[in-house]
Amino acid sequence: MSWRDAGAGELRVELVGDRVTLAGWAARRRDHGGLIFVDLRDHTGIAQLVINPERSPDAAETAHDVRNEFVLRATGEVVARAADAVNPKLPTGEVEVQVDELEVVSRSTPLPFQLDEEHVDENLRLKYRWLDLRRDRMQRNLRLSGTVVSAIRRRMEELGFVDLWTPSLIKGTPEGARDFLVPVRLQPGRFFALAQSPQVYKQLYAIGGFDRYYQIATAWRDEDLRADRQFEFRQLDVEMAFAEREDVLDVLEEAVVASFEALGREPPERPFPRLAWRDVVARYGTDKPDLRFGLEIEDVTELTRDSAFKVFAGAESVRFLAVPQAFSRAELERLEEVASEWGAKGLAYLVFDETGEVRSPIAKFLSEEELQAFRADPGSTALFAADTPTVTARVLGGLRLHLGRELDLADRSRNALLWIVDFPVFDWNEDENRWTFSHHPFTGVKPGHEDLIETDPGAAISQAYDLVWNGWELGSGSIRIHDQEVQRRIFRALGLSDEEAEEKFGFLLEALRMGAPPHGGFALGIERFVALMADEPNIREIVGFPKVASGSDPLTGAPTPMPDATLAELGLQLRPAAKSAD
RNA sequence: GGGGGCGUAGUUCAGUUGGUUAGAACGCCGGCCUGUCACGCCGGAGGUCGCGGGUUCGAGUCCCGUCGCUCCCGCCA
Repeated sequence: MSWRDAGAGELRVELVGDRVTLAGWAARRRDHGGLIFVDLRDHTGIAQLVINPERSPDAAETAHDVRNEFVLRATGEVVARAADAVNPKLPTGEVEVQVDELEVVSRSTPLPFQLDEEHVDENLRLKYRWLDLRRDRMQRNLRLSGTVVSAIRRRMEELGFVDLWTPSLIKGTPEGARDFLVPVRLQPGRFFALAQSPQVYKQLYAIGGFDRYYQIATAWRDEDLRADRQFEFRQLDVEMAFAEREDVLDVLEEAVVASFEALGREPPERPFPRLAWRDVVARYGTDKPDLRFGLEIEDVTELTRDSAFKVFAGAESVRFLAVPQAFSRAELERLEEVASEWGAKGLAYLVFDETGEVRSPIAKFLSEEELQAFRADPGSTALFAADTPTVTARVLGGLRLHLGRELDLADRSRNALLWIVDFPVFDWNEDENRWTFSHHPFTGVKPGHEDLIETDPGAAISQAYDLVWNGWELGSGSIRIHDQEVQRRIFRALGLSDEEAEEKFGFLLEALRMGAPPHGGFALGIERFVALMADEPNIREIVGFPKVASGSDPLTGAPTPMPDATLAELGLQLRPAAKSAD
């Protein structure tokens, strides 16, 4: 005999007269002394059980002891409710089950939080995640996640991609994100790293003749956690041989569109816009702009070169945001704080009030020509940053994001998906006074830009690209270097000697010498993608058992210390003795 | 590593200018109740105000420290 023959939420008038067995959780009990009502819940919904002592005295006795979250199994007849007893709030509200047999399958202690309570502390939810998972929100999010992953897999396979596995235990590299290290008993004192990405292996698959590889791969990074970052996460990992940039972007757009379709949603229009990195940073102050609102940054460096306002005249870059609101003094002070958080030394402004009059401590220094250029719409404010180009972009980008949220500028009905292309190959690292890679060291150089690697590294454009959705970086990829000589030159430019490059990546350089086809790929963060699909602000809401910001798991208490004997076997130093002697 | 926010019954919260025995709702326990659906009614239990120190006649409230959680910056090829 099966545990149940219908979902609680599936009961409809068509089933009236049928005898059914339901099993699920007691969401609520309403005990009238004689008659007892129990709301029985499973993931399909809620059905009302009616237990009448005249119909079944045994069931009534059992029902008296039922408490929230007891697991019940009930058998009875589906009946239509009287017209005045219909509950329009429930999809099953026109019917109910007159119970003949009621069984308590499993009891529950009183709960640490009520499942129908909306604002429960997240740490408590995570500690008792098995309860939290029973709630609508988690059921909806995790099922949506499953639907998206399955739609992506289906479309990738339709497109001829082969699902291939790559190792999790790999060679550690000090570059990039911090590795999670795994000690090895057979080789005490030595470590594997958990893969930050299948990057090198998927390139080797391409070199090995698999021209269409994909995987929903887990990646590990030992960096601080955030709303959009966990220690471990999944990515749709793709690599294609004999492919150009547009081939890769096309496949990713297919996967994204398939996800929208699987959820019955209107997919974003293809092709997604391609915007050049340099333009995006100039207009939005970030390489992951939220394009659901405008508020673009404007550059007036040329105009203010000879300004009587010394701060403008002396700055390498002068940019401003024209905000459609005349801010008060208090609001401007708050904005100045935000600007300083992003690295501004101050915040110059011009407030144009409703009558068109200018309110600003710097207006008296500005020429008529300058004031005209700053677009004096009545009821608006121009916010200025004057500094290096990097700082003015960052400050105004930060202010733009802040104002977008504060003034609720984003059009929520829009899905702003876009590609950022033409990234630079290198970033200048101020602290270490050297060039670092802006994507990763295997990223291809734009054809014709190879010689810039040595002559003008900062001007070299790469073949990297990012996918951005509503201000979230969903993932990135590139056409790779398939010429070992170019790869060597890149390593040199990064300050890696040939010997060091050989030691760290010799296997890859050697592979590139033995018939490497041109290839490229992409990695799309599954959790970020699903969180956006589910309209959740935090990827923990779409992960079954996430870690919290401090890096621990509230459910199990991990990470935990290990016994000294275990550590010794791994060739690890014993933990320092507790400081009780101090 | 740095900055902001939060911490009071099981839960979600309130708590005045520092002032009697720290409250409410939900949950929990006992009782009544045959058409409720956030059922209702009567009664009850439940608190190291995160922890430590200080100021004060008196601290949930003010000050210092500390711990936990969280958001952001750094970091995340």
